[in-house]
Amino acid sequence: MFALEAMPLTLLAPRRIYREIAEQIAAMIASGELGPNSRLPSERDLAQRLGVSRPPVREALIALEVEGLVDVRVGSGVYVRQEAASRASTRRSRKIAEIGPFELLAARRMVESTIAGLAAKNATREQIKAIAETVDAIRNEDAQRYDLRHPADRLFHVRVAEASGNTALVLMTNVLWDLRDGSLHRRIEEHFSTHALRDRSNQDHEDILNAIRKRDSAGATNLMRKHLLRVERELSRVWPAITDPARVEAPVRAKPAKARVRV
Amino acid sequence: MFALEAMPLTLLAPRRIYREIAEQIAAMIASGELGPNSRLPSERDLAQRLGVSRPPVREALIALEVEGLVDVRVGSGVYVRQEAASRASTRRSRKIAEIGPFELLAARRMVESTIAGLAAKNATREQIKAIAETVDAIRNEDAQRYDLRHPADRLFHVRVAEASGNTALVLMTNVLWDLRDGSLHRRIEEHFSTHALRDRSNQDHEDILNAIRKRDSAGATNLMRKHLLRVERELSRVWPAITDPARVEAPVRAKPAKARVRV
DNA sequence: CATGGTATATTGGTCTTACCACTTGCACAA
DNA sequence: TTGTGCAAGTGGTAAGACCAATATACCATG
Repeated sequence: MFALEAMPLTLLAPRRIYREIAEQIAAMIASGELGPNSRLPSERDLAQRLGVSRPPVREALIALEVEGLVDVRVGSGVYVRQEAASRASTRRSRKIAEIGPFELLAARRMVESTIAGLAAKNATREQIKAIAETVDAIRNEDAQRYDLRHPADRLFHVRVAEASGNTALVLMTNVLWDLRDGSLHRRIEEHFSTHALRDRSNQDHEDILNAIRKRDSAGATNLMRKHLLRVERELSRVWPAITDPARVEAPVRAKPAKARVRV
Repeated sequence: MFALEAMPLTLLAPRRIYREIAEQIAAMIASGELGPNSRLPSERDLAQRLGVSRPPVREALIALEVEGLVDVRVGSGVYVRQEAASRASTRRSRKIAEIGPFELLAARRMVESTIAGLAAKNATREQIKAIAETVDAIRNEDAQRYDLRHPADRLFHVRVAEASGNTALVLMTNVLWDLRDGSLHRRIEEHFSTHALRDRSNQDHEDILNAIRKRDSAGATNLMRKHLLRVERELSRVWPAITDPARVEAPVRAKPAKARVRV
């Protein structure tokens, strides 16, 4: 018998044809079978060859279109986008489940500390005010209902990035925070919400805000780094099983990209 | 009469219903009208209310599903994902057209230089070899056919990120390079491919590779920064109209996020 | 009363057929 | 040779039907 917790159950999702089709086509693009600018067979053809009807094929193509892999031209056909092959690489590395919490925190520390320093240089009055708003929001929140997934937490970091004045850095911050939505990350953070940590974190936020107010770029950088280091330490204390502190900077070996280059 | 070049034509794309529907729903999610975990009306309802048939509605929902905004549960309904509201923010900041080339280069300089330093610490032999492969690929390429959008250029930077050992940083690099696909960026780079710059860039790549080989973290960081600074300078030389060199660090004011926080 | 099976309405998934609007290429006419 | 216009092919949408999974209430059983 298994203990309830340990029972090796894997939740099964009903197969959806459009995903399978999209996977197949994406694989062909990644492998180079479908080169840039090449035209896919017509929807009717694909449907017939795959043994399905048109709607699932259309849905697959729309999914690929949203991911930026193909370009649908009405009346003409569906074409592989120029950069599709390299984007397939992005598609792979986005597999959220494979990005661990420590990797994520390390990446955030490196990226967001730089951003904070830039924000101290470039923040406008309005932007500083917007940041302060998020600090107050957490401070005044009912302590009972609070958890670490408070929207204002993310918003603080996003607004700091906005204060850097660089839209690409805002995007970086948003993408990093999107990674936190993986089921693994969420389960971890359930065991990771303490009042002490909350207060400490928001104190960090306030310190960073003050450094930005004083135009203290180096200070903002360091405070952001310390803030995230504290979170990393706290997390490794609560969840030490998998973590090896020495590897926090570089926890997991990434697999080499599979794309080939003519050499 | 207009000269052909100056004629104020705006290329029109055929309206596609599924996009409009997706936009509407995404807006409602972003504004909070559709809270987390709330259930959308059934496809049949939506179709009727919007005055369209089911297929476009389904396509819109699939688009939102791919973007991670909603969760489709077969037999039950379509639900707004927990983190959908904040992801809508990512959706906005991804509007490629609004991210300028100088912003992008500045962001890459800050992020990728840090990554290069980490790669010098953590790269495995195989990873170093994989990086060297991309350098050779460009060096041996037929000079005529070369342009700055060579796949190996991106691959070099991606593999450096992989050598950092942090998957999240690989993702960052990929996302940054995906931004280069915007039509604006592509048009710029058409006027931006010179042999001198190509050779110089690949020389930079080789220098960075050597620094990584020597485990010279600070050196790799600096070389990557200089590499991208050179590109920025070159670009501002070729396309000085819009650029103000003093603002390279912080070129454009980002608009504040629209999400509201209770204060 | 608690448990587990069952019937049914609802929902998303897929199929089929048809028609429309647009693009493309080619034949044909000027 | 040049330009016009037609026709085939393509993606976009509509309508209706059926299938499969879900949710709920109800019922049989212990």
